[in-house]
Amino acid sequence: MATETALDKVISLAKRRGFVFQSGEIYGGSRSAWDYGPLGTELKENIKAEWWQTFVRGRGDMVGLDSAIILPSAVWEASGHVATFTDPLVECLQCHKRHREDHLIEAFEDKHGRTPADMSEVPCPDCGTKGKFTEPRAFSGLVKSYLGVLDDASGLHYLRPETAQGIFVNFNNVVTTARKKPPFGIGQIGKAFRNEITPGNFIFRTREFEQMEIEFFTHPEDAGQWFDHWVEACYSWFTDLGLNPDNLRKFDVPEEERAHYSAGTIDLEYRFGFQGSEWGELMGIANRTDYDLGSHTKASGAKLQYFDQGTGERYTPYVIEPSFGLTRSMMAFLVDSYTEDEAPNTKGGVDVRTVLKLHPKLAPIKAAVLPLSKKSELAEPSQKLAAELRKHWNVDYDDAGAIGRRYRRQDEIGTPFCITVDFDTLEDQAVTIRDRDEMTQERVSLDQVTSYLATRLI
RNA sequence: GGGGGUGUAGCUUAAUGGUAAAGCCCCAGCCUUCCAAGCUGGCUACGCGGGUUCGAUUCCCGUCACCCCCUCCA
Repeated sequence: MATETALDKVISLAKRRGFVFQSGEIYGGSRSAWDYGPLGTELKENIKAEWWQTFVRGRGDMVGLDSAIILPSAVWEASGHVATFTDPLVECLQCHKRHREDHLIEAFEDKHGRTPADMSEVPCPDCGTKGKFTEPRAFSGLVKSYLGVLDDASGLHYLRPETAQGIFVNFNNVVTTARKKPPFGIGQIGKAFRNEITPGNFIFRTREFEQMEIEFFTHPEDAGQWFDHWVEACYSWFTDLGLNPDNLRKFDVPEEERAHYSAGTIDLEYRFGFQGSEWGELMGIANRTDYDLGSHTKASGAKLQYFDQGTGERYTPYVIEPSFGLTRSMMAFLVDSYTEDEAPNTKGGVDVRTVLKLHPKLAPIKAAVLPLSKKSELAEPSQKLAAELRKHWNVDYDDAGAIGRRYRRQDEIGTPFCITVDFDTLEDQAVTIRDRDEMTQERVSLDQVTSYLATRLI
């Protein structure tokens, strides 16, 4: 229950302070997507930058890619998405529950050992009523668009439901131009689109979302060890950025629940505290085998294979795919860092203090410059300091209201350091730097502020 | 798409068949030498469209949005 309340508070804070806005709010809003406000944009960009550094630039066996959202329809036919993302659904006229028609038929076959003559024989699994179903309707998970000026089927295209396929179809291009040989991987960050039947849970499930994906190509014999490597690397990425391991777990996805391409999947789940199921999927690491390169090779005729000069072996690499939900990760970092503690007030008591204990690398604002008074003799050195710090970081400047209130405002959005310029500054050329988590203060010479922050914002 | 619920300011609430109040937040000014202080002032709302009515935020109908459940998934 406590985490559930925390989730509500985080959502409220995110809207109130400009992390996330409802998309199209002035027209009533849409839950298909969300807009990211000034602080949310910074946080999201920081997460992307950390990911890119850790998994792409920071590794010799990885390169980056930015492929198109709109690809030829043939890509999605070859990948299996057109077939498997389209499910015929029927609705029971009695209890109005919806079911996949093929699942109902399979269940009937399992029970009776024969195929039903027609749907009139098939009972509803919920209410038991036989044969009272609507006509099957196709529910496609793919978002469609029509390209070209003729608004007809000849222009039908799909927005990508995952960034992965853009990587697979560029396999040969990257191998040749980046001169990479397995084991190596390609990373990509970008938007993807899926027609979720029911979007919801804030930014957790949306129709437009952002992924950070890696397709790691390896010799089939080494796929298992690379799979294990990536599970650990992904887990560590989250915990290194401060995510509480108690709220992060690995879930071995059973075969019947895996995606059509997967021979093995481990999901990393975070304890969001949703109603119903507490845990929500942050990302998945899947062994896609040679499914994708094989499918595209067959469909396109291009040989998406690797020829090993040393052994003389030609093979289709296996793919280990760590696929992160960027917006889900952002939500997890927000929920995980949300803290309430106590802070003294001027009346001699204590108040509840809201703090986002975000890792300094993720914090949207790294430091705030707070002149103790609005008087011009303090404003001038304060502005100068802020301008200097902005050469390196996103820095806020706030001279409105009592100093305690300004500290709270920064705590609430996770700013690691507040720098107070007071009247002594004019004499000793030093400022007070306050730590977000400990609320301790330290006097630091003006010419040392940049290096002070630099050693702590890592 | 079906079932259930909810719509008054950024948030939490109030009142009313005669166009709406308060607290918090926010903004401006005063004050203020380090943890949401005080004083003065200010911005901001009846989701939308019809109907009934002299008059609708209130009653009725429709619609839209959001929440929960069914389903899907990063």
